[in-house]
Amino acid sequence: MAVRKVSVLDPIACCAPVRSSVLDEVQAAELSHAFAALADPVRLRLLSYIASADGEVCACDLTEVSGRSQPTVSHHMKILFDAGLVTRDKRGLWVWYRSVETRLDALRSVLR
Amino acid sequence: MAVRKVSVLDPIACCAPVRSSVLDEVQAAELSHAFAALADPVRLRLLSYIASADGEVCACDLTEVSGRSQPTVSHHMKILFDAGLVTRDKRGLWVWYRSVETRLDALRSVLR
DNA sequence: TCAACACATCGACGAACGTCAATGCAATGT
DNA sequence: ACATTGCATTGACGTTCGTCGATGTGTTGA
Repeated sequence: MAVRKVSVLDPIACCAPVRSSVLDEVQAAELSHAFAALADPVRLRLLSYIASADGEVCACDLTEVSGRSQPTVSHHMKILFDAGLVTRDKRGLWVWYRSVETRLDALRSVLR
Repeated sequence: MAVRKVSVLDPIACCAPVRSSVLDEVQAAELSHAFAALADPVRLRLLSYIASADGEVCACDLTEVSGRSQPTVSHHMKILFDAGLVTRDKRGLWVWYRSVETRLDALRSVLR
C-alpha cells in the first residue's frame, strides 16, 4: 500500500476551532505538528505546486520547482506526507504525489 | 501607540490560495513565518485562550494558562504579536491582549 | 546478471528554536 | 525618593531543523 492511511477520525478534524474553546495539550501538540509542516517556505511552495496541479505531480519535477537537492526534497516530502497533507504513490521508478484537500480543510476549520 | 499597526494591504491576505496558483518565494517566506507562529503547542494554547475569550486577556494570566515561566510566555507572545495574530495594549502595569480575527481569516483563505 | 535510474536514508554541519535565571525598565503607590 | 510590581530583554543551554554529499534500496531494460 503506497497511499498513507488516514484514520477515520482525523485527529485534526476533531479539534474545535481555536476561537470556540481553549485547546487542551494533546490537541495543541497534534495541531502544532500540522502547522509545523507548513512553517517552511520550501514545503509551502512544494505543497502549493502539487495542490494547484490538477491530478498528480511527479517527484522528479520537485527538485527544479524547489531549487533544492534531491535528498532535501525527499526530506520535505516526507514531512508533508507524515502530516497527511499529500499522498504518495510509487509506480515503477517514479513517485507521484497528490494533495489531500480534506486535510487542508481540517486545518482551515481549526483557524475559525 | 501600543497596538500593532497592520498595513492596509495585509501581506498574507494578498496571497492566493495554495490550490489556485504556485506561491512565489516571497509569498512562501511570508506565509511560512505566519504558520511558524502556529507551530508550537504553547503558542497555540495561548492563542486559543485569547481567541476564545470575549474581549481582552491579561498577560498576567498567561503563565498559569501555559505552564511556562514569565520570560518564556513573553517570548511566545512576542512571536504571536509579530505575526500579527494578537494585539498588545499596555495600560498601567498590565498588558492586555486581543486576537486579530482578520489575520486568522487571512491564513484560512490561504489554505483554500 | 548487471548497469542505469529514481527516490529514501544516513551522517554531519551550522542555524534557529524553546526554555529559564538573571537583569532591565517603566508604571504604581506610599 | 523609594520599594514594589508586571512585563521585556539578555545570555546561556540543549534540542530541533534545513541542508547536502555519500550511500542504500528497489525497479527497469538490456
